[in-house]
Amino acid sequence: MDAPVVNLLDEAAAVKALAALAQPQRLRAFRALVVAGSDGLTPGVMAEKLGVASSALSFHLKELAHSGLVNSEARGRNLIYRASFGHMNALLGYLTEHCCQGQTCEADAALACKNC
Amino acid sequence: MDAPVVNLLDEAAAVKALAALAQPQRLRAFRALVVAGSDGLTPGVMAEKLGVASSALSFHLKELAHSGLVNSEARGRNLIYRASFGHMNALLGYLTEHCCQGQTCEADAALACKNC
DNA sequence: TCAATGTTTCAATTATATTTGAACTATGAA
DNA sequence: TTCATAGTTCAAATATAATTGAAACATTGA
Repeated sequence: MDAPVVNLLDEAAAVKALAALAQPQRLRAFRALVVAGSDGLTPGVMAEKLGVASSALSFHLKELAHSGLVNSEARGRNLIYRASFGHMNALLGYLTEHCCQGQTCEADAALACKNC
Repeated sequence: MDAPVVNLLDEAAAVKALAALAQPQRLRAFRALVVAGSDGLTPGVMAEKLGVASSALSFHLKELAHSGLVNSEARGRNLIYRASFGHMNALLGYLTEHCCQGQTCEADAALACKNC
């Protein structure tokens, strides 16, 4: 394995990530990137897929990137956006931390996407 | 097992749940309830723990309840709030659904809290 | 170099959330 | 029945977020 799958989050980072996802267009964009996996997607493809104005999409992708949930790479005149699976898993972990006083949940730290 | 651990969410429900969590006081309140597990907590205890005005806490708890992430039960003159683990797990599942085109992630549907 | 393409930025408008303090309701104890 | 307590509701003030369309920027291919 190259990089740690989970990076710990603080409260502000968690709120930022949750706020980034708490918006229909961003949630759709993020889920599309989750499905796309390491291939990622370009804004143009996403704008068409999701039926959003490119300026609005750009705004939303910036928001997602700023929250750490996605990152982008330049490739010729395209950008490729990808979901940041480590960050996503850290968020899921943050929500379930110390679940049930540690008494009933051995599954506590299990994460949703181990292999990305 | 009594009840299904995961109930499927639609986009609107996911956005509502994420928005409910995307606020520092609500996120703290929810995490406190996650830790408390099936014992739950009363608004009075939470208000003290979290240092929030009771009217503000009431507003935030209503928001969380309305999103489905917590529920409450009357007990004498107290209310007991509890995290709704099934709903939480459904949300985690919604975020990771069809991860990486199903190719690299066998862990796809794994959830963070199986026993609550 | 020029024009076309893909993407981002900006400023204005509109829409939503959050906080506060005071008033209200209902329960349980004296 | 009266009182104190636990919690909620309401309305006003403040703060923050989303959408739009036009303009700007950078990269590629002719």
